[in-house]
Amino acid sequence: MEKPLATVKKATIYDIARKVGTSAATVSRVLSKSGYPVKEELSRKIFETASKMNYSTNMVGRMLKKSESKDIGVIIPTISNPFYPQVVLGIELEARHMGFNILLCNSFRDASTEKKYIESLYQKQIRGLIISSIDENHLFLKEMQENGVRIVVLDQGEQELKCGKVGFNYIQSGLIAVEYLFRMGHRNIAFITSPLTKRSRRETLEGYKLAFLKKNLAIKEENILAAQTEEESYTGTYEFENGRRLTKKFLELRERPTAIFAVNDMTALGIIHELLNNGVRVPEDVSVIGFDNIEVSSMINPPLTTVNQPSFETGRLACKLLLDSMDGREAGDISITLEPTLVERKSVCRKG
Amino acid sequence: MEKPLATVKKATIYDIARKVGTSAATVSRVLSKSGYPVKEELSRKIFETASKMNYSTNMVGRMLKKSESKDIGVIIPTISNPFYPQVVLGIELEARHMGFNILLCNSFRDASTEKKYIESLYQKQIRGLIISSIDENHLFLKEMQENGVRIVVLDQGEQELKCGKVGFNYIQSGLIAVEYLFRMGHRNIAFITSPLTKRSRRETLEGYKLAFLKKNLAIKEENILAAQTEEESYTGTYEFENGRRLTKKFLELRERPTAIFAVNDMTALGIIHELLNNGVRVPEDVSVIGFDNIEVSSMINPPLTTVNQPSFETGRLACKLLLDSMDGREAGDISITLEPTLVERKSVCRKG
DNA sequence: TTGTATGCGTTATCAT
DNA sequence: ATGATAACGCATACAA
Repeated sequence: MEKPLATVKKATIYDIARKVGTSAATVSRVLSKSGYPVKEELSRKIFETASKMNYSTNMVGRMLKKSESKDIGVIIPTISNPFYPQVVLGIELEARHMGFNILLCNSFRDASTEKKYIESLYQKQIRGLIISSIDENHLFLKEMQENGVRIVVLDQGEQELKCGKVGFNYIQSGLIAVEYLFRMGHRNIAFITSPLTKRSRRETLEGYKLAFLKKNLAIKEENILAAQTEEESYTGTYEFENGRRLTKKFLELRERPTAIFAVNDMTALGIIHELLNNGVRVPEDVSVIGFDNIEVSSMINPPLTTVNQPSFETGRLACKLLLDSMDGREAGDISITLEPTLVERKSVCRKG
Repeated sequence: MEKPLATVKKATIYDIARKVGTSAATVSRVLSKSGYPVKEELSRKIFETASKMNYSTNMVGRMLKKSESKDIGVIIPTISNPFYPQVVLGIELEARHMGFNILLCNSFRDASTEKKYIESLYQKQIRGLIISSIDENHLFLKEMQENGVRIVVLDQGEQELKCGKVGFNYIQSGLIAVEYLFRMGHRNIAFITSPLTKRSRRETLEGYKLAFLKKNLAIKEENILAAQTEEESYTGTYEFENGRRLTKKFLELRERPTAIFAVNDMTALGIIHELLNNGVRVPEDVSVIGFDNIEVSSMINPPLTTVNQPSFETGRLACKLLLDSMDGREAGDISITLEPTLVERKSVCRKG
């Protein structure tokens, strides 16, 4: 009961060879399905004995010998933000389809953790890396690249590394969100956001402003409510709370806007929550539009009108790009930008 | 532009040894921080050259030699169900703390996918496995175990494998949920659930029934609304939709219950959604209590009263159990059952 | 068609 | 304190 496992030694191809009365080379050729010609009868016997001996390939041995792995690393900020699991699923689907496995890591938007994971993955001889990074780790990534590791960056904007890139058109997202509100008759529109420390947020704001510019409408600076405190924002809870907090400010605005554009869905949830708490009806009194289109957005009341950011597709494309660049079927430095689409639900209504 | 990477050969300890004018053995001793005595001066020079040559340990080589890895496999149904990322985070926290990395896999509740992943992880020489399985894979898992792989199963109930176990007290969960509704004055209480194909769901129902029994109240079978169709339930969307669907049935009940106990939070969201859609107020007309306490439950209106299932803690404990059993600091077959707690929010009110 | 021998990068044993 | 060498498990070039 104390030492329940006697750690039986695992069978190797040598053990099988001995048992069958052949050489390890032949066993390897059969078991690795190399296609190398081996007598039907012998082959059968090898398979049989392998199974009888509970043989299981030692991938470490194989990897060392072939010095090529079937692993690709994936580094995301956090699995807790409901956006990323979808991305990961897209990656995994594509990867598994091509016989690759993924090694998933959460960087928690922490530069040192991120670096540690990059290094660790590199040491594990990954063949490719898909990363949604915060740190501009050119140096190290570049070195990996020179050693044959393909890299695709997610959502990275100003990245000088020459590698695959999959990103979003945030400006366009801001634009179509606000233009939709315009079409619904709104003119006085607030923008509520987490700190403008990320390019994505800044660009979304740009899109917001661009919409006003295109319509020759003045932008009221007091309508732009951005958090100042740079708190950790990986749990969704922060975004939600931030939405609530800024909504309190929103409610104090002298000329209360008739609509709010939230920097992401989680923030929008917080906004709606606080609005409702204060007896402000959504969308009758104030319309709210979000950004991301996470799953729960369709589950709340009212179902959230939002801008879709195709998370699953992002993962799929990123992985496809990576794998294609491995066979040389594609250059390794292609940029893909995904375009947003509007998802009309019930949280926005015509003004008045 | 076509072939951007000339795949520079990576430096090995031999390369460094040559450069420094020493042996590979010494380089290994220094770089692996073995603690083996090496002249300060030489050691310094080795570190220096290693860094200059961009040396990076080849873990595959090391693993093969030492035949022990620092990896533990984790298999969950799906990363898309918001419950699991929290579990994984708990595991990762604990693992990283001990210098272990996790290899995450989504089985999608598919027995064959699950098996493939188990096998693949085994081949990668993982040191331990944490698995929330559907299939009773005793056979294979047992074999792994005999070869030294420690195993902890999550939420598995009737599992005859002798290994670590972390589970929940579902009966108790059902019990405290219903008893809370009793305390709030409710007597006519519905139970809405996904198909009763999982032990967890059946036991939750048991708890529901037990509560009535203890109070000598009759159970009305028509108040137990269970889905029949066994659909895939890994996206959360299914649970939500199922909640909506069964709520339609609920609304047709002759003597409409004053409260609903949902088998999980996602289902509760669907229930509330549908109730509200039909002009039924929550909690004024019908109270709703959920189970899981996923993050979004606090974000909806009304914030969901629910039974907390400590997801993060589950992961942490499972991993701790696993690691402890590796050093022999613990037996490998300990069972831990986590107890539920009530989370009072706003979706339940006093009857009448 | 099969077998022998070598090496992948590392660590550990044994000399020195 | 350091070095030569074998071994981990596998795949492959070469020989037979």
